[in-house]
Amino acid sequence: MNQYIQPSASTASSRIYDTLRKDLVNGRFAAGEKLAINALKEQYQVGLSPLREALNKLAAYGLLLQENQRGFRVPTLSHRELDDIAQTRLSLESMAFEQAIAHGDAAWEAELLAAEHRLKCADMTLDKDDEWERLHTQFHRTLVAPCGSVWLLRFIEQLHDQFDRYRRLGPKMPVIRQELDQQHHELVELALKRDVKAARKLLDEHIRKSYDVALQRFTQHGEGAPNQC
Amino acid sequence: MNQYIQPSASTASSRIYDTLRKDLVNGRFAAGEKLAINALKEQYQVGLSPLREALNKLAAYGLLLQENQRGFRVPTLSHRELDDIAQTRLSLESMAFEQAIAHGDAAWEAELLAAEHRLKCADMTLDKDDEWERLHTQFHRTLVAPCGSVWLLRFIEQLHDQFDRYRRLGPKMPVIRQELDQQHHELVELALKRDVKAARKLLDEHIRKSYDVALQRFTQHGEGAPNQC
DNA sequence: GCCAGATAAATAATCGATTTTTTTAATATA
DNA sequence: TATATTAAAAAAATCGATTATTTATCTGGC
Repeated sequence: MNQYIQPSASTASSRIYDTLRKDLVNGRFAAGEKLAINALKEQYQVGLSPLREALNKLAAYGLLLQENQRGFRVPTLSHRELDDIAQTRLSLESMAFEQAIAHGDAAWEAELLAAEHRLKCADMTLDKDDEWERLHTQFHRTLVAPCGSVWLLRFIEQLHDQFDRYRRLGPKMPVIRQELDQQHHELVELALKRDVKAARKLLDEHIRKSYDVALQRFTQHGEGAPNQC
Repeated sequence: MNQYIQPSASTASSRIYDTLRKDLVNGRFAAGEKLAINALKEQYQVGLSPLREALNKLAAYGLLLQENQRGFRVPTLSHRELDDIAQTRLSLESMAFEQAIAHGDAAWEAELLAAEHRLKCADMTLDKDDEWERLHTQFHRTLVAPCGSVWLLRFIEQLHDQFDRYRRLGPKMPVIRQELDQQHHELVELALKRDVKAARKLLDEHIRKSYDVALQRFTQHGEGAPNQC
């Protein structure tokens, strides 16, 4: 009777996967930390089997490291890896954006404007940070969505998660957020104008600026608390 | 006492993962096929828990599709997806090769020559196809190894597996293999000469030629048997 | 004959307990 | 004191059985 088809009726395994993925990206666990499976079982109130299945998936996805017979640990953070992630993200996202501008139709243009607007609105209400992050991710996803390559999109999503492990380390900075928001707006404008060259250049700048923020947070992070655990 | 440290002492889960990954890439299962977990359990003589953990990892890796409450299935093959895989592979591998040529040292040069030689030798002994495939993968891995990006390497490996699902569909063709082998040799030469532009161009051609082979096999595949199962 | 709903069989997901391996602690030895 | 050996504890991996969900089959009403 329900006219809405559930895309994939959730299971305990898929739920804990989603939760852990979010928590890992948000730095809920300390970098390098060994995960105590029994503790997780208690904390998240979930059985061992679905938990282990989720951990296995997260390891394959790159948000955990798995070592046979000695469980799972959170990957460490490093300047070098941040550079790698940012550089690779730059290459792939820039490539995808170019294709998206070439292929995106009117529906895409509408989606872009909507995504940008939603993000801007969320920015005003400062209290809902989670929501802003969600919309921010969604905005960047929309930018490259019609690039035509399922695999490119998949990799970009993965890199975003990795990047955000660094970017979300510190406290929120409204000033920088405003600058980035301005760029979001300009990115949409250039995309609508189909100005590939300028759009790529701006996306490049945008990612570099985000990189600066992420690097700063990572650098300061070591001196402060080990993690917000 | 043992002077060789085991990199990660195998578990039932990791073993069945490796086996299934290989079998999936080799087309042991029909595209689109629904996996009967109980049957797999018997076939591979493995428990349910390690099996499910492996399937979860393979789904996260992209060699299986997971739908909640209805298990796992082998992704279908399509012309469109092959195009995507080949194109993305071209972009990423070309990028990585350029970086590898820029950063690769003398040890890399030696490894390249060794990998090429091993592959050529395996080519003579026609019976050991598995071994050739292993060395071929290894050769391409070596080509891009010193590119400096862990993530790029990871994605390239993933794309290779996806590409090989198509390339390994049909019977082996010694004639084309010889052509590709010739290109392997030239790729090494150009890499040693640090001729970035020519090297990229040749890698481009190489992947395109492989793509032609893969496409041909995919096209013929539908008309023949459903799969070598 | 064909469809809706109920029932049965098959399959997926999960639980609880057991086995195996690693890590920690304790003890003995040089 | 440092190192090696053994024993105990903890943790990871796996098993066997149970529960929940889907898929296939059957039945009666139209």
